[in-house]
Amino acid sequence: MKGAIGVRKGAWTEEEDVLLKKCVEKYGEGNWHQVPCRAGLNRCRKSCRLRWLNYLKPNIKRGAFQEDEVDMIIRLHKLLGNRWSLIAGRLPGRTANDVKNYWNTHVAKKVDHHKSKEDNHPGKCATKVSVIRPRPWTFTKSSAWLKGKATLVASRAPPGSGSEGWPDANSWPWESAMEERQKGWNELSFDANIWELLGVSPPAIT
DNA sequence: AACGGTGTCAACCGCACATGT
DNA sequence: AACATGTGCGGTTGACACCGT
Repeated sequence: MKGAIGVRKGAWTEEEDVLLKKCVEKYGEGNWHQVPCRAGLNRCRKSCRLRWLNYLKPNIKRGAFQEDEVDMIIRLHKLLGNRWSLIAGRLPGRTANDVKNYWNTHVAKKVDHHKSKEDNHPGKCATKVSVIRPRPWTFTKSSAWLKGKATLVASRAPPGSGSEGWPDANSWPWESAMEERQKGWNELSFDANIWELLGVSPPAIT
């Protein structure tokens, strides 16, 4: 399978996996535009990055989702909408692609089914869930917590893999984030359990 | 056994955003 | 401030596996 400019597409071979893995182990993650050259792969940088993140990265958990994971996905989706990378970040070993696929193939159907049931009985349980579409964890340079050495974009996957590399809830910049996003948050309504789920206290919204 | 329909998952594409010059 | 470049995300698609007829 070759593209117009000779870049290989389609399924990855074992040799390609080995080359990519060696390259990332040697040079580390990042600089994806250099990876194809360094690894000697005839792939575009996007393809390399995706392959690493979704398949080759250590600690990737494969196989069926556990019940608690599904529950977490549903809750977080309710809060965050289709922010798969954020959702995946709270599920150790799961990738955004995994979560997205799982949602589309399993959960979405159940939710649709449930929703259509509710639609037949509008009124008492018709709690409006506005899907959050702000870019929730993107902070400006002026953010207070960024005055330190924090990563600019907290929505990015943390170093390491999965959420095990995340700072604990107490060290998370929720406060500043909330400050910046309060306007958006104020318009939200969602299950209060989400804060418990995330392991933090809800922001004091004024 | 052969065929068609459906489900699942890996991968690609386009876009938006961050950063550097 | 404007532009160029790099990066990551979400949506979508295609290939393959599985299942029922």
